Amino acid sequence: MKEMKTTYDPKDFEDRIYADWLAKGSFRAVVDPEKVPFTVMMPPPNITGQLHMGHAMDETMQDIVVRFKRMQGYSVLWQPGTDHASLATEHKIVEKLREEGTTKESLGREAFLRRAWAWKEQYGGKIVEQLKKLGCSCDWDRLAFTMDEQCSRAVREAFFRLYRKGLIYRGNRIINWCPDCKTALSDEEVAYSEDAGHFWYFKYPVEGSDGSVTIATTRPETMLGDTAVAVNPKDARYRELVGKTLVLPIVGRKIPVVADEYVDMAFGTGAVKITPAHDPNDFAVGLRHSLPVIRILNDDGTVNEFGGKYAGLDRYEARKRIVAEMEALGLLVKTEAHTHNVGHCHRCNAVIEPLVSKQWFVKMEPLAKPAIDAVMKNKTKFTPDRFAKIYYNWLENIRDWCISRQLWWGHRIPVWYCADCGEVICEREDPEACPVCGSKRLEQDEDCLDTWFSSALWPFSTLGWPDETKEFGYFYPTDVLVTGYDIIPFWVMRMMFSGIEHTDKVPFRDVLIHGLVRDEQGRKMSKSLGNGIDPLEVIEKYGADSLRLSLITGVAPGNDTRFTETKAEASRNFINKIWNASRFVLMNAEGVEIPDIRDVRLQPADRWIISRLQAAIREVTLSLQKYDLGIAADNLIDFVRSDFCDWYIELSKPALYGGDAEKKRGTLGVLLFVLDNALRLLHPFIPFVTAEIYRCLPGEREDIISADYPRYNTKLSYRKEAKAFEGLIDLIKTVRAMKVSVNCPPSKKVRVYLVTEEKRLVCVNKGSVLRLAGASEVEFAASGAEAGENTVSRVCEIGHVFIPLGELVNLEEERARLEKELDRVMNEIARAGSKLANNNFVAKAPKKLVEDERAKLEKFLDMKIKIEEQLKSLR
RNA sequence: GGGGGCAUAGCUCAGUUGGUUAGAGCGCAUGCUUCACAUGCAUGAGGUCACAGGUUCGAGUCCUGUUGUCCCCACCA
Repeated sequence: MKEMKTTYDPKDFEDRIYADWLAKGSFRAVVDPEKVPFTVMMPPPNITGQLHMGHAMDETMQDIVVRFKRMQGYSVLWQPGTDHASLATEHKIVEKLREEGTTKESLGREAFLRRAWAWKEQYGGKIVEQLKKLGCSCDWDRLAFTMDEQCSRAVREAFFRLYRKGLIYRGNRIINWCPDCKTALSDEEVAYSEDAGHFWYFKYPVEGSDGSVTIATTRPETMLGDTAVAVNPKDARYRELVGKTLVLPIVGRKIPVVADEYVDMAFGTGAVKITPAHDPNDFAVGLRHSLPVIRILNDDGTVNEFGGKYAGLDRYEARKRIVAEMEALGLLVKTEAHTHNVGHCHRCNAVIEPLVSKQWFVKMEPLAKPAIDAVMKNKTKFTPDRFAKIYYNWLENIRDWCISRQLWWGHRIPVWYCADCGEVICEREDPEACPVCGSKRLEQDEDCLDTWFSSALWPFSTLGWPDETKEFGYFYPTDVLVTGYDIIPFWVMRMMFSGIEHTDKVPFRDVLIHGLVRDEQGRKMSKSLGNGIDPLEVIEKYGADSLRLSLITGVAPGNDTRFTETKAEASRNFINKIWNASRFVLMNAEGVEIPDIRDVRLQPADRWIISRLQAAIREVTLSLQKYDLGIAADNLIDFVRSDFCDWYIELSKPALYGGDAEKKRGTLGVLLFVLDNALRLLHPFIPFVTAEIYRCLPGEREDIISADYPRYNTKLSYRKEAKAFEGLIDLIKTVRAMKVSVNCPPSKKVRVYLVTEEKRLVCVNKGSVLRLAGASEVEFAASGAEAGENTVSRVCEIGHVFIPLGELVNLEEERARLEKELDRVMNEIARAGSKLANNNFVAKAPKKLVEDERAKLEKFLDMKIKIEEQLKSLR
């Protein structure tokens, strides 16, 4: 038998055990036709990322499910990997180049990519090491990367197929442009916030008259690109104006006044400047009225040549000067403070400019519909199911997905243009000549794909798709995807439609959604606030097991949760308890030949704890199957702490310290049986400490990671006896409470008189009662009179307890307590009585419930009499 | 404008298809250096389950409304 150290210190073994698992290949996924597969795809963290609390929770949840299933005998694949995070990574490297005083342009594409790869090699693996600290049991041999050869091939194939089907197209449309990152973004990558701004009212003169029309704008600089002013056709104020021509101030361009339903008469002045190149609504108006589209901004957010004298100025500098000039021209009517929603780049937070640009798009409507249907038809299920609604909401209102990014780090768009005839070429293989004119002067599209284009293929690209590999055939579709609700639009949705489109199957059967991990005050953990708690620091201080447990207990699926160090501490304390309980069992088991519980004459306490164990097994297993991880953990903690440690271990002491060797062996058999089961039940939640203890248990046993998850066994559920035994526990609790209520010190043993019909139960467990209740003797009595004149008494489940009072008694307190107790009992009698008096209840409620209620009523009536007697005797 | 979450003990939160006397952790009070554990043990105080209706024999749980609060989406220039 291996020795356990006296104190629980996770540092002693967490790293060692993980290394051991790696060495033994315990996480390796195997295509085994004999077994049922179970597959989980890890959401690939960004190579730029550091492990944060959100990851820690996400990965912990996955690891729990995965370990549970592995122990249940499934052939488990937990596929790990990392994401190239095109924008984030490129941003980081550009930043570094800037520090070095250079730019990506001066470096050139090739050199830049070499640097990016080098960066990835150096830092991209960091988060992987952090995941290992957490205990993640994924198959690291299969570690994938969204830009590795396999995933890139899948991207190429997916793009090709979509292009061929006409679902990918290139077009000039309004997109979200980040002037800092200098790239287009998808709608999902723009975060809106209420920003304080201004409303400027400008006069635009009517050509050939003294009249003018006043418009309001929040972005004055865009006037440089105005090509019309629009009013509502129903607006009587402007009826005369429609069709007239205005002279755009500063620029001098002649622009028409058009009538369009889009204009809200009640807002602003009812006249709207139209800038088709820089506003999605204006763009639509422009299309309807065939207006010119004049883009006035460069990619970096400066004004371009269409801005005349403002060319070259930053957009905000231009704004300032234009307002000043309008004022000088006497065309500024007024300025109002105005807060409005402004879009920001979710990566760098720069204000987004909507602008017209030629980009690649995925046509969403034909893809969204089957993705909606799949969830409607329950092919994929959300847990909790309310997130299905959010998913529908997104897909039903989805617009085409802008997938091109003006970046270098990523999957280059697999499209070539013929320099001679202009043919656009998209093939599976890189083309060598133009299929139309035969020219060899082909230029590949400069842009990259949105990172999420490759993430969308993750569930099958990692398994070898488009090849029919044996992994793909065996592990796909995957079983459950675990991720946060904030990722639904970016990823879940896109994996769904991509999976259905490319593989004809939903990529996963379940989606387990969790919330955000917030700080102590409920704020989002963020870099800018500096309120993030580093999971690695928590691991350092309390161990990975404690961190894991603290992240899932008391958390309901899909809800946000707060992380506080107190939680980690509470978890550590609980784990410490398991540690010490195990030590207790092992110390006593030393040198003893431990029998199988099937060969043991089980005592009532044994049957009770074994039954409680069965109940725990059943509840935990059911909860885990429903992904109620928090409930499962709570049940388990409750069982281990309360039933096993507080009660059974204490109950076992008389036998262990008594002289009956056979009894001692039997008790040790049960102790070890329950401990063994408890460790296996706990292993998915706190893998390290359970593994460390498990290997110290006597006997030949395999590593806990591959041990069987305990199964509920009806034969080991002695329900009646277990229930009866609860009566004994109640007796002990009652005596303890009585002693406290009369200020009797715990060390002072009291003589207990008991009126009961459960004499046998009490006799068999007399040692335990004496020890746990702090009694010197338990006497059976026919009535309280045998206890003498001056007694305190209480009703418990199995009878009536009397304790003779010494001088210690506090009569007043006892009387007050009894009166309060009587009050409660009277309430219960009234409640149960009225329930039973209700014919409807008796007729309609389940029989068992009615019977229970009757029994209760009887019990309370009995208690009432006894309490009244007691009160009388106290007078 | 649309959608969603939350409101339960002093604090943070659980509460599985409606059904025992509504739970946990932390905190608090009192008492314990009992030979696994003071990272502990025992006992206890503390809740009109936001409010108002409704469905039901029965509602913390289901329905409707109200209030407060948080989030997501859309957006009037």
